Amino acid sequence: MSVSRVINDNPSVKAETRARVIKAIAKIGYAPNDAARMLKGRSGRTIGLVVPDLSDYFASCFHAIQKVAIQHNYQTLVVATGRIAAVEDRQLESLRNHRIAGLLIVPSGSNGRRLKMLQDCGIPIVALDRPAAGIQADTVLVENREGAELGVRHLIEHGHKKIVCVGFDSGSYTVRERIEGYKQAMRGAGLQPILCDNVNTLEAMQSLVLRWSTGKNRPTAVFSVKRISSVLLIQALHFHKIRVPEQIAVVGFDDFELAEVLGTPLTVVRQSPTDVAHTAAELLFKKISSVKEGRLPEQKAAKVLFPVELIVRRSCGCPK
Amino acid sequence: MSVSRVINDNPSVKAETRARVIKAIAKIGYAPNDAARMLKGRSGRTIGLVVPDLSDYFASCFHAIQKVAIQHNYQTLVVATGRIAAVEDRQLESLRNHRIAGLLIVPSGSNGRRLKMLQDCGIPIVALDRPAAGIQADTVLVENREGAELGVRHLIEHGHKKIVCVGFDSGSYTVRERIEGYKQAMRGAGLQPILCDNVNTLEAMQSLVLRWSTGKNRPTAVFSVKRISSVLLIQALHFHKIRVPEQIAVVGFDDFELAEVLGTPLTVVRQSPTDVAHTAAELLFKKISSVKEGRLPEQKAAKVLFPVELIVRRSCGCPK
DNA sequence: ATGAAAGCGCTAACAA
DNA sequence: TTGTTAGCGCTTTCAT
Repeated sequence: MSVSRVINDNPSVKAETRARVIKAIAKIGYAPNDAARMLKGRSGRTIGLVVPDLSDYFASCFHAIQKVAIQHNYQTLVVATGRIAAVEDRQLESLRNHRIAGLLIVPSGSNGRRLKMLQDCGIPIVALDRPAAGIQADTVLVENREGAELGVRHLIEHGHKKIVCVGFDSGSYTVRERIEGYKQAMRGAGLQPILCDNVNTLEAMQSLVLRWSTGKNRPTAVFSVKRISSVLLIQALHFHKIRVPEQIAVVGFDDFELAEVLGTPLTVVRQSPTDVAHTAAELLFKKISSVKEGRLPEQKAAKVLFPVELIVRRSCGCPK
Repeated sequence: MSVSRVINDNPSVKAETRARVIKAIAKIGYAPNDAARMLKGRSGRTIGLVVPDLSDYFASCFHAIQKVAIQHNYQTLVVATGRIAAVEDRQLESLRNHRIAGLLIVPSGSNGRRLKMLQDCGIPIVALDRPAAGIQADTVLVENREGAELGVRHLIEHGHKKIVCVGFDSGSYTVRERIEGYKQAMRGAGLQPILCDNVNTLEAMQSLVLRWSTGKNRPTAVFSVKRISSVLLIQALHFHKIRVPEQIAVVGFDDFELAEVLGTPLTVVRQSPTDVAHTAAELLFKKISSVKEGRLPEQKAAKVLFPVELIVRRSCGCPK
């Protein structure tokens, strides 16, 4: 049967026939078999999204991406790697079998060989939030360094000299960049960077804070490199009854829903995950249609860099 | 070629041949085409997950589900409906084409016809968080009513008489159930329920709170039906400088990461999304393997109900 | 233990 | 405008 023509909106089919077909479809509840269509060469209507996890930031990304995908009539296959390179590798392999039409990825440190293979299969890839090692692909990032510098400089302008940077999971690109930004700001002001790296648990954070509060020579301000570390920091400060910003001022990278409602509303460097994700998705679909129409992929990979902004609340010491 | 045999672990292949094949596969980077395999009848190695959104609660669900899926060597196709029945319908239709092996769904109000069609295609379905209308399927829920009752009774035990229930999006099953629980608790104590329904924006919440603080006859306690309403409520109370629990006591349904670190730590009724999701996923894979082995589906749909617990912090007025 | 043939549901190209 | 043919890459069955 040339039901196919109706399904694919082929104009050369008589109105009456089309109507009959449509009725029949509705009647028997027919649905085309995607597997067969894509076996026949039509790239499937699914894109892959690989993220470290779906907490907060990446959930926002997902929503922005799915919105674009739905507009293009695509579905989204999500993979959370838990930041484990081995998992990422395995999942990328599965995605390769899946013959997805394109891939959005927040790389969490696998070596890029698998990515390269996907790309060699002709699957367009766009990296977001972090650059992808081992391949050349479009990349959408935010100004991590500049943002961190911005936040730390704000603390410096408040007159702070001993400003600690608390890190978390410094294996990640974004954290490393932000730490660089912190160092730049400190050096730029002739101050000594004090880095507390890899404070990954509440316990670690609490003992760190305890050390500050008992030791002499305590820091007067803290810059936290990401949402989680901000949350842990706030919990720990709260636990040890240290007042913010009176005893210690705080600025964090990444805004979050409740930052405004905390005991002391948190001053943050805000980025826009939806902008990043939306742009990455658009870029991907542009590439996908390029591929479909048989155009050669453009040689130069696009790099998009989004700005960040400082949201001043109370934790930095500003009057409000 | 009988590469197939190697890939599918068919025992009848000489060790030496197998070795050669494996080497060849590695060399040319061969990957089996899932589309072709599933065209041939093998059900695909993808399950669908349909949720209203991926905020917080459902993100936890996703992680729990993906964990189970990966164990079974499946991938997860996520669809967020934004609580729009039309979107849910369209996406379910797409999932049907996708020939997914099973479906986990948090139904957001579509009429169930599409679900029925999927089920009629032989696709196992498990509903979680809310029951699915229009079909008979395994369902995993939490004790919404009982939980709300528990929370409200706690406020009553503190001596409160005027306890408002602030709702959000009362179209949703969980909210309706919790409101029922609230009413039950109030009536059980001979108190008059005061329901503020569908307070869906910060502005609405703020004007509500303003009314309380200016009017006579103000409530002395509030029960919030879900995380978002708790957050809005806290923001609004904060905005109007109303002290918790001195001027008004608060208990909310659903725990969240920062509940403990708020100006006043929030007393909540906690449920476990991971338990719910994990159980639902296990149930689904049990059904999937039933189907694969050609066993008849069991007649009776399973209903699993998870308990909730009251996490006492300070917002209810407990000394702590 | 391995090869050959058929067919899953679809669509692109051609024939009527 | 419609029907026919072939083949996408795999697995199942049967033959070697």
